[in-house]
This record gives sequence, C-alpha cells and structure tokens, in this order.
Amino acid sequence: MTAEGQNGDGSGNRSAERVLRILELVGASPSGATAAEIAAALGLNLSTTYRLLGTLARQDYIGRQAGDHRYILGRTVDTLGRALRYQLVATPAVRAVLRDVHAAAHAPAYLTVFRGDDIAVAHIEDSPGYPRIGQLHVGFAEASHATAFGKLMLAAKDDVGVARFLERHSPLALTSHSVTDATALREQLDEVRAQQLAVEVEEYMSQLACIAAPVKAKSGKVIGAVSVSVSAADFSHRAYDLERAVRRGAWQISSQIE
Amino acid sequence: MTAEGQNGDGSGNRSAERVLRILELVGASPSGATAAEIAAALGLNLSTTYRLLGTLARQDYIGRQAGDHRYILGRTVDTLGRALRYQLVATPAVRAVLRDVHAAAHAPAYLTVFRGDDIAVAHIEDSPGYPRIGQLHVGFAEASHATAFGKLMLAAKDDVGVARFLERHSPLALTSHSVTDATALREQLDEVRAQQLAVEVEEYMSQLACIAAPVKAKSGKVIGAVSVSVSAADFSHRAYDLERAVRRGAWQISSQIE
DNA sequence: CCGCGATTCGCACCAGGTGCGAAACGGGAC
DNA sequence: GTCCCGTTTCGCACCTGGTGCGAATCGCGG
Repeated sequence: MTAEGQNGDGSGNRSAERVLRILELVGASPSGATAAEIAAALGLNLSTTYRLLGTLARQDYIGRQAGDHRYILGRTVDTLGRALRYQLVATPAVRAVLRDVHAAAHAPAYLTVFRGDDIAVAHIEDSPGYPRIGQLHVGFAEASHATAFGKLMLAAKDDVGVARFLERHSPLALTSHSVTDATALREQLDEVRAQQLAVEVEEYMSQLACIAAPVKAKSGKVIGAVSVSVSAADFSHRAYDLERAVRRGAWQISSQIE
Repeated sequence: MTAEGQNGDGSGNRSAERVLRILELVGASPSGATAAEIAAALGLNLSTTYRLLGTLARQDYIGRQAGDHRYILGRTVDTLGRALRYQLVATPAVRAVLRDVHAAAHAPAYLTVFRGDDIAVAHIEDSPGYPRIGQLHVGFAEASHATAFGKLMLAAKDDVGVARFLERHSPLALTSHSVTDATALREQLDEVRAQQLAVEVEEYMSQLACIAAPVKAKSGKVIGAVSVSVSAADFSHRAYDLERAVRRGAWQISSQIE
C-alpha cells in the first residue's frame, strides 16, 4: 500500500467497493449510464468496468432496456427494496398493533425504526381524509429534530451523539414554531427522556401536531417509535387519548420483540 | 485456476460477487443475519465476512438496528429502489400521457417496460373503483403469456427467443381461457405482430380483459407497452375506443423517447 | 466493403484479498 | 468484582484473484 489510494480508510477491499459504487452511479443517472461513462466517472479501466458490469448483470443488479447500450438498475434491486420494507415491519402482528393505534386515535399511525442517525419508516396505517405528515412514505426518511419521532431518536442518544447529529443536521426552522436553539432543544430532549414521550405541535408542518412513544428492545434500549399525527387544532383536546394510544401501541410492539 | 471453483462461468471476480451474494442473503432473511450465519451460509472465512460486511456497511448498503448484532438492509438499498422506479418512468411527460390514457379509457392504464424475459411495471395510472390487474404494482412483475403486455413482449422476440421463454415459463392455465398450447400461442403472436396490438380476455384473471399497444424505440424495436384493463363484460362494446386510447398513448410515448 | 464504437479475450504481473491465529471488546451470569 | 463466551478487530505471510494493456471480435451504418 504505497499510500496513494484515494480511499479514506485503512481496511477494505477494492472490487467490492467498485461494484457498489457502480451500482450507485447507475442508479444516480435517470436514464442509466454507458460502460464508458462509468469507467470515466470512477477512473476505471474499460476492461475492468466491463468485468464488474458483467458480475452485476449476471446477478441481475443491472440490466438494459431492449436495444439500448446503457445500463440501468435491474430486478434484484427491486427485490432488495421490497425485502427492506419487510425487514422493517417484520411481523404481521406489528401491523395489527398499528391498525389498533390508528383506530383508537382516529389518526394516521406510524412505526419508525432508528438506525444510527437515520430514521426508517417501517409502516404507515392510515385511511383517507386524515392529516398526514407530508411526503412521508415507507422507507428511509430524513431525520429531523422537528418531528416527534425525531426527538425520540435524539433523546435515545447521549450528549456526544446529539452533538454529532446537530453538526451534520443543523436545526432548521421549518415553521415559525421550530426549535432552532441547541440549548432549548437539549432541554426538550431531557423532558422527552423524563416523560418517555415526544410531542411536537406545528414544529414540522404548520397545522400539524404529532405525538410519539418509544419502542424498546428487551434490553431497554429505544429502537423506534409509534406515533400519530393530527391537526394542531384537534391536538389540544385529544392529547390524553392520543398519548394513551401511542403508549399502548409502543408497549405492545416492544413486548413482541424477539 | 485449478478448475476447482464452484463458480459456473469463466469470467468474473470473486469479492464483488461475494458482496452481492451477502446482500441478497441479508435481504432474504426477514430479521436479518449475523456475521457468523453469513459466513457459514456462503462458506466464507469469518474475517473475510467482516471485511466485506464492513465495505457494505460503509456504503450504507447494510446496517443494524440499535443494539442488535444482526445485519439488515440499509439506506442505500432504499435509495436504489427508488432510483429504479424513476429510471423506469423517466419523464413526467410519460406520466402525463398515461393520465390521458386513463382518462380516455376510463380504466387503469399501465406502462410496462421489457427487459429480457422480465417485465417491469413502470407506472400505473388509476382511480379507485376500476377493475385492476390483481397484485400488479410498480416494479418487476412475473412475465406471463396470458397478459396483453406479456404477449406483446413475446411478439417482439424471434422464434428462438420465444422458445427459450417457453422453456423457462411453461404456459400455465391461469383461467379456463388461457392459451396453453405452444402452437396456438405462436399463432396468437403472429396476429399480435400483424396488428401491432395485443388483446386478452379472461386469460389471466376471470372477469378481466386487457389490451396493449407497443412502445417502440426510434429504431423500431418494441421496448414496452401501454395497456389498460377493463371488465370482460365491458370489453366487447368498448373495444374500439380502448384500442384507440392505448395506440395513441403508445405512439405518444414512443415519439418522446430520446 | 470499410470504419467506428462497443464488447470480449488472452496474458503476464503483482498488489489486493484471503485465511489463520491471536488479541481486544462487551455484556451476562454468578 | 471476575470469569466466560460470542462478537469484532488486528497483524501478517502467502498466493490467487484481479487488473491493465493490447489485440481480436462483434455489430452496425454508410
């Protein structure tokens, strides 16, 4: 290792990283990429590129539309994407709990799972007509200090973790109610820890309020959240019922784990 | 190469293939997999496994839930899955065309893209209340000789291609109207080629009919289909209008390509 | 029939990847 | 606290698998 690699860290392999990089690159261009483009973009030899593309194609990670010589993502990517969704939800029993929460709260119910600084939306149980968190869908979502489950995720971290998060995602003002001051936010998190509950009113979207309870592994570690969203107007007089609903749902899911 | 590889073909690399295999394996187990399990399943050395897992984790292809030591699929997989859907649909203009087809036909409109022997559902335009092809969603779908777009895909192939397809997917009888005889099917395909249109009545699902027109690249090659599904009862007296709608939609999309 | 991109093939070199063993974590159990 | 067991990282020597180059082949449009 003559210290000339553009590869930041020490350990690792090369071709593996390259295939993955290719995959991302192919995914990033809406109309796919040609072998030559890929080689150029990643600084690879053309032969090497074709060999790696072959490996990807053989396993159906990439493919090409009839007659075109551009590579685009393939069937396996689709399969993996679906698998991811299943992994997040795991059991049908979990869905059932969410359905109950939804029914009890008369509001959209969400199950989110925490993954480092990321938030994965595992499941959404909803019926038409309720105020929903805009553009939230199953899959990964941008973590935000302004959502109830975001607060819960942050509250699960220690000071270092919170600091690191804030470095990367500085607290933006999404609405006029968003908390943007780091100290104020830390105080909120203390409150969240004490109550084992996070509440947010119009911090993320105006007119919208959200309440979330922690899902815990049997070790006690917070690994996700059950939450519901309602209109800010409704929130004040229904707060207690909503709290009951999410607490109950989170408890049920927690006890189902493992 | 002492001819002892369990790897069927000649060319290829190893670690690349291994990462991909790991990815699939992790995706295949609903609750994820531990490093040890993966190593065992793929016959890898533990050290190697960790190194490869490290590569995958660093690029966020896999991750783990807080506190658990099982690996599950990560954020990048989600990103790629979404990218795939965009690649299939490409432009908003295409969606607009489908919307028009949907409106004109008063029926669900589908855009499918052909990829070898696979069919990818690129987009569905629908409103509640219409008879829809069961369980069809955006992403890859099993190709079938009993669907209108399946016939179109087959018609785009030469005799060898059709034969190869039939070897792998023998024509099953999904309903009492399904065509299961290879010769009869070939005749159907000739008709499809002549008409540049595929029709199917209750061959795939009873009570359901489907009509599809080919989308062509500027080279003239058939690369996909625009189709609609209606109840079999409706089909007879609306056939002409439906044909117009899909032909028009397919034409518009074809002319938009590139 | 020629020419130009895309794609595959062959081969020699050598650095990246592998496997092994051992060491450092980490967290329950007692 | 201490011991144990499973997980994860580290170091190192060997050598195989991967790379890059050039040439050959394919496929198509003119």
